Amino acid sequence: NMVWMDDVDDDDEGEEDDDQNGGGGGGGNERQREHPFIVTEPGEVARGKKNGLDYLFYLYEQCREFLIQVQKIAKERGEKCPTKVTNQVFRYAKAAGANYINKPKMRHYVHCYALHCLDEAASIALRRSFKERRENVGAWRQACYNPVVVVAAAYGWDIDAVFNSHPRLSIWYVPTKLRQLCHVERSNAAAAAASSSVTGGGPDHLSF
Amino acid sequence: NMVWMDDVDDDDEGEEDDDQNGGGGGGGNERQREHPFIVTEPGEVARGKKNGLDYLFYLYEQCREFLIQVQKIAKERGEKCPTKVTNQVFRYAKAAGANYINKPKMRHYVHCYALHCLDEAASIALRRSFKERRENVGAWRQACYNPVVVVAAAYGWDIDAVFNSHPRLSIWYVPTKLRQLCHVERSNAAAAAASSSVTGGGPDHLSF
DNA sequence: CGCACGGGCGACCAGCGGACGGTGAGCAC
DNA sequence: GTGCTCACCGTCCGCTGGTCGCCCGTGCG
Repeated sequence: NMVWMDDVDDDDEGEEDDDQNGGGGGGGNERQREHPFIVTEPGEVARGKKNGLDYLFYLYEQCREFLIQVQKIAKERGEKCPTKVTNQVFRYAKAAGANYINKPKMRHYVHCYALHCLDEAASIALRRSFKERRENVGAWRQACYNPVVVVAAAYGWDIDAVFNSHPRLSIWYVPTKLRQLCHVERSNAAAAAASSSVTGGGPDHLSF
Repeated sequence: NMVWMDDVDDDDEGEEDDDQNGGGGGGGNERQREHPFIVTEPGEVARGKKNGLDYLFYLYEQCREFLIQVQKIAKERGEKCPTKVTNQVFRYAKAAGANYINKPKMRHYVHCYALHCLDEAASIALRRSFKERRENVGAWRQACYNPVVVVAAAYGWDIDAVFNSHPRLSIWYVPTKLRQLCHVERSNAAAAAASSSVTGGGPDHLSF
């Protein structure tokens, strides 16, 4: 389970040393950008200079552990105790050496992690499907929105309640786009219910 | 119960019209600063150009109602729903005509309101005592800290838990000074417990 | 009336949550 | 080697929560 950690640290180095970083002191000893993600099935090791989705989700677990550390320190000091992954937590992660964790990345994929938490079977099916079709990560990421909205429907489209219902998810801010999608879907459902009730509430035939 | 509202609106006016506001358009038709608070007992009407503490606490109830309005609107629109009295709520209150509500004032007296919520008997006793001694509002306000810390002791000095335990109090941010006082008191209690356990844990005699 | 007191609240600040798109890594050919 | 695709994350922005102290309302002598 810790294999991804190794993948992060013990990678190759020094491919292009002759073209960049002219002048000044030493540097370029750390990887400057993480390998891009590719769509992988659970347990699958990413081929080439890529990272798999297991590694992506593992990053969310690491952030949770950093949050727990920050909370412990805050309580000891009698300071405000964060309940969510805040800037402070990202700063702490960086200071702890996890410089491969950053806010824009983690926020970008929150709804994908949400699906992973809320409906693992659906998450796995989606990963397999998009891997087979050789879709890129951006397409998979987009496709993660709707299954989460479907889960939210069972909570009256209250996406905050959905996030709060799951202990590993509740520490993440609800992404704006996901919130908006739930709102639109709730409005659509309300409109459909209203138009069907006008016709008497029976089986929904077309009515204008 | 709504008498204080009247007191806010139908007050006198135009005492000093000749000295200020030279030049420019009309104005000076609203009271520009609220009358200062004085220490009063429950039910007591403040004499002179002063406001009593019942009115202060009523302001906290009004803020709660404004928060509930803001929450309702946010849920209808599918936007983030605040759980605390935020800048947005103060803005809403001002737009709704309650221009006598402002953030610095409400934050200033939160711990006084906390005592009023958590231990009404102690709050009343303190008001009576400070009124008799003709103490000013600043002195009464300072004196409100310790009784709240005493309440917090029963929660292991977890002041956030104290605030969250009370529905009308939980919508207010814990003031920094109150949090610090609870932290100091917890440290003192822990130190006292440690030094007494060194001597065997019996009745606490002086030990150096 | 004029002065001294004291507190109301305008206005400021560091840092927040949130967003975007330019580099530049990466792979296919 | 070459080109071109695409996503990582540096960096920005409107505000937030939190605070301070100036200004002036107020009561007293």
